[in-house]
Amino acid sequence: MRDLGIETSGGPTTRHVSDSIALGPGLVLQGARMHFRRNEEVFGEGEDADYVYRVVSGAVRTIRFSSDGRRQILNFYFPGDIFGLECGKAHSLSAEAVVDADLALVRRSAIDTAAAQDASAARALINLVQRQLQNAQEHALVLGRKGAGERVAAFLLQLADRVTVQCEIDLPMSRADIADYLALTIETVSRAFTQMERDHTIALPSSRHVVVRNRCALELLEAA
Amino acid sequence: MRDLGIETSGGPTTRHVSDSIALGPGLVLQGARMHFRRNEEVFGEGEDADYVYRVVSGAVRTIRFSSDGRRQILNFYFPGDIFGLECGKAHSLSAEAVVDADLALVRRSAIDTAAAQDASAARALINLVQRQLQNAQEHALVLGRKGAGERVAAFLLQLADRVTVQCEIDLPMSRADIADYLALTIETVSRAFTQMERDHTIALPSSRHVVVRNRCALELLEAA
DNA sequence: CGCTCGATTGAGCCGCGTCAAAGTGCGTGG
DNA sequence: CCACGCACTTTGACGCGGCTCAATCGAGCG
Repeated sequence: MRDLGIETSGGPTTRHVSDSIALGPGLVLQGARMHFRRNEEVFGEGEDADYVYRVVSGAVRTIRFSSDGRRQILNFYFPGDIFGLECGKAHSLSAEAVVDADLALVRRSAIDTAAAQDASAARALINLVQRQLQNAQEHALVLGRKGAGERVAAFLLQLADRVTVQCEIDLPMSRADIADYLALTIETVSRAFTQMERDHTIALPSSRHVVVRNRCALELLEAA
Repeated sequence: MRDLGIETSGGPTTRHVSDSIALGPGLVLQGARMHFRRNEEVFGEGEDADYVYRVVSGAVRTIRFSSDGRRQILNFYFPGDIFGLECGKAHSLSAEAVVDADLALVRRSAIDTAAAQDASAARALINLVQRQLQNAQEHALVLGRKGAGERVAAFLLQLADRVTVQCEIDLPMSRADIADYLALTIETVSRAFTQMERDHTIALPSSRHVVVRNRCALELLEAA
């Protein structure tokens, strides 16, 4: 990751605006804010996990690479989401900005001391990690037990619940990102979208803009 | 789950031997010990998550069912492992004994108060959940990015590191369990074993007993 | 206008699932 | 002690879903 204490001479992407991360009700930590460009790395696998991040705007993906070099996207993070909490000293995965993104960040040491002093902070931290765990398990279920169409349907429903007004979804990520998240190929993802459009389940005004026409059909498709 | 305060008239499987769970260095909580028979349910999805468990002997699997009814095994737990920590009030998955198993258990409320009073306990709890998270992410990577042979190889290596003397593995679980863990079918798992035997990578004195003949070949196979 | 990158579409192939049939080990009861 | 039955495993034949390879399309941009 880029040094935090040093203003990079290359550009105005780094700003040291004071910002905060809410760990739980009543617990807010001070931190800095930084801007990342599309596809810029936030931190890399193996680097020291010195910071925890909250998405202010934009979107972030976390990645791990398989031993044969293929990448698996583990999760997408949207405004309000927190990521970067890890158990070891080093990150076990890397994170990149999907699109231009503003992130608020606080030192991990600050979080640790807060958790040590305030029981409710510790509680909030545990809940945070536990929710991520549940998330990862749900994802494993999808990867293990669902076909291509069902995976894409599940993905769209997940986004519809998190990002938008239930009906119009602006995809910040490319087909390649979706494919690497769902463990499919871009071609298969594309075909799934086309098929849903044919069935009038969704509309695709543009490739990054999805309109959910028939949510029930999507939910039916997800169950499959 | 069976009531803890009531001796089931059916059999001698429940014993209220006092036992303990070590959450971290220097923090040990008192609890009871219980015995579960092969395939017996420890707790079910949706039930109240009132206890946390540590495997004393035997093995446990955690399960989730896909909407179409197919099961996905999320993890296996062996002696020393802790499971049952969840974020909500209710369990989001179920747990069953793979073989006859002794479990130590403590009330969740006891853990919560311990974490609230002792910072190092809270720290240990967070680490525990974070390790599980890393585990689940690794599993997602395997399900998403590896073929049948690679999955089985990864599974065997994982067991070799955890359960045995690096060379002889006693499988407590059936082919069906392995298949549901790796998101394959029993036939495919069986074929993978047979293939490894043909390649002299492993030996199979019996279907539940694996001898690793060539660990390097296994590691090579895992990477694929 | 043409270049480039991402998305779509099509044809063919391959790995794994499905279905079916033996084969094996173990406990139970005669 | 042997015979039987049952649950689990192995093996084979076949089909299908998703991957591969390749061509085309479309949008943003210089």
